[in-house]
Amino acid sequence: MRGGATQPAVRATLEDVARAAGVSLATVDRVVNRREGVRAKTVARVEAAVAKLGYRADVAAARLARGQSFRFAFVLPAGSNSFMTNLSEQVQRTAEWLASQRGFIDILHVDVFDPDVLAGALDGLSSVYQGVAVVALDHPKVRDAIDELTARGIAVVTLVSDAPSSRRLHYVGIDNPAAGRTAATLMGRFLAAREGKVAVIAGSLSLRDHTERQFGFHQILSSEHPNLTTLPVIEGRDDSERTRELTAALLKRRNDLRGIYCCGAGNRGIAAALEASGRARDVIWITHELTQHTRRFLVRGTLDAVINQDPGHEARSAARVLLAHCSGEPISPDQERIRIDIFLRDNLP
Amino acid sequence: MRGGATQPAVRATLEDVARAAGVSLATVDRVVNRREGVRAKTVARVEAAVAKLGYRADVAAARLARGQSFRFAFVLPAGSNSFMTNLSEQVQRTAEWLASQRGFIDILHVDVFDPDVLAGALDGLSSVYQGVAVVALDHPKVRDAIDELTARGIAVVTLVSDAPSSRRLHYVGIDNPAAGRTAATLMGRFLAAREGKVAVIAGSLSLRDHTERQFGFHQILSSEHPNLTTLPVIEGRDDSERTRELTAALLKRRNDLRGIYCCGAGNRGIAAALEASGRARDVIWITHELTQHTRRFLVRGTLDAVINQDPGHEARSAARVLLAHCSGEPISPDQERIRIDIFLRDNLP
DNA sequence: CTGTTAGCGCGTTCAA
DNA sequence: TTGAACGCGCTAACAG
Repeated sequence: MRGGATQPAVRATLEDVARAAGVSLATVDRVVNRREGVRAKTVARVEAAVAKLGYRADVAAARLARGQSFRFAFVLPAGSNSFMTNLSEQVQRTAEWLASQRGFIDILHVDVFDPDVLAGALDGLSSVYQGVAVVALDHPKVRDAIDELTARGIAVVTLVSDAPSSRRLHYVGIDNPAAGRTAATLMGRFLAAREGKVAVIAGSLSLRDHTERQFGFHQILSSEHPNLTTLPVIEGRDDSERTRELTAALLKRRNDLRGIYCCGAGNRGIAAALEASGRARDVIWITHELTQHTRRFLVRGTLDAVINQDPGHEARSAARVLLAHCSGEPISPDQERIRIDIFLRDNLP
Repeated sequence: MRGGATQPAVRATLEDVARAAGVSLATVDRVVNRREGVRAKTVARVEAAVAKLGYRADVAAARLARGQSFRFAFVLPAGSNSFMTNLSEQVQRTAEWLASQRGFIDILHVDVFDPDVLAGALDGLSSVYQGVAVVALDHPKVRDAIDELTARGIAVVTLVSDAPSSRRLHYVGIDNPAAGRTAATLMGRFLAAREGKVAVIAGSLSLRDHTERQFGFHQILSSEHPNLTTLPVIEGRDDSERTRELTAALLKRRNDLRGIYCCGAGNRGIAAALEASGRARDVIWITHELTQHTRRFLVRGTLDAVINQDPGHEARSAARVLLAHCSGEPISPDQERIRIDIFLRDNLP
């Protein structure tokens, strides 16, 4: 048995360092927090003591003493699909966690699909907020609103949907082209050598994430699975009924349809159409976001794979990034990278 | 725009509640922490004030006042494979995070594959530890050692590898049969209708997790993909060179080999044998754990899919569970469930 | 049964 | 350039 580095049972305090260095609390504090007004010689003495005792600041006590607290706004879509409802719940849970770190979250529900409304909401945001997380829209007005917030000194992170050309601090969400490529690889491999058509259903091609997914999907499918060709993209507007009709028509029209990739919402419509057609087990269907619905379709065998982003991770990551930024702490990007999850019936959480 | 529930900018303190209820700090403290010795009527008054002000305790300040700190031991395998090295690093990072919560982690490296050594290490653990996380072995001696720790009042969580019959508090790791089923589904679908043999390579069948994975794999493959039959399990002892030899022999012997499922380590050996045989792109290879090596094989196309458990999540989850248990806080099991990740070349993090 | 008081580790005046 | 002293929100010992 090899013992690891045993840490001291209880951490050294500022006072321990002060005693070891033969100076006062305040002096150690100045050195530790890199403030002016200490002789170089004293600095050296204190730093030596810090190193010797392995002193590490107690951030909780520091925040307590500073009386520091944070207030963030989360701007989320109003009355939307299952994924967004989940996201909302996860933000709520994150808020409870954050409260124990002296951080407070207000949730604002707005129609994020209307650039004017979204930009207006951002413009109207009070300056009590030190940070904002927003499900963005890649539109000039929204970009300007984000830049304006940034100019006012409010940190902005985009959540799930990015506005890359804006001056947001950080994007919390998946790499959408990569998600599309992942879907394509699964589609191509599940269909193996079979020949035929693959349909792509998006909510709207004016949504950046849908376009990016579709782009990644096409890229891999055309280059690596030439036996499969994609049909023109169908826009279901994330509406189940409309998507059902379009899918039903498609199934009727094309006997050579082998697969469906849905890069938006409206999954209940696809399931209904597939099951009504009797080709549910034959046509490979891959979609995004694990919800109560897609989980059911997966278990039932109608749906073959789900590409997922974890709304809980996303909510917590957004909060952590804002908190770290406001406390002047560094953020480690690879720690905050949102994974592209793949769920089959067998690895459902 | 619909506004969400706006929280007060700054939280109510114990003192605010005391003032509102017309009692002293100590009384509020007693009520809030459910201690004895307060008249029912007073309790009610205080609780009303708590509710009215939306009071929530500042856990950081509480811990500070309590002078409470925690000390945990993490017992990990000595000098082992890439996955275990990653796990070790992640435990180290978790230790740094925990230090800011007044928690301290000592890492002990022992030969966890020898039940006597592992049990001895657990038996010898000092009582300064309030909790232990251990990569366990499902063996009577180890189980007894865990039960003994539990009897001494030390909380034990098993990490990555469980000892289900013991009295451990919690298991932090993936559902291994489900992981095996996931691998089988991928194998079956990637091979589609092709007929042939699939090899299963385990480290050792006396390792519970390897057996469970292999069980899940067989279960799905035999029931859902009758075109594929599995060969007798090969035990590579998680050793690359031995695994390479066995794999090379297998490839030479069987022209009808279509897939390899490796439910243990030794991946470098499999890659070498596959690439030397010239059948790397033809034989579907699925394995466990994303490491620097498996990542490379995936990108190169030799490896087709990786079933992964995130060592960072596992390390943090173990720490959170121990911390919560020692602070008397509840743990939410679904929050702590470790996901079965699937990685293809396209969704590598 | 209830209130008073002295810290926990740190940041921040204000004095020296 | 340095130090002493107070307070952040809470707990715990002691007093009433």
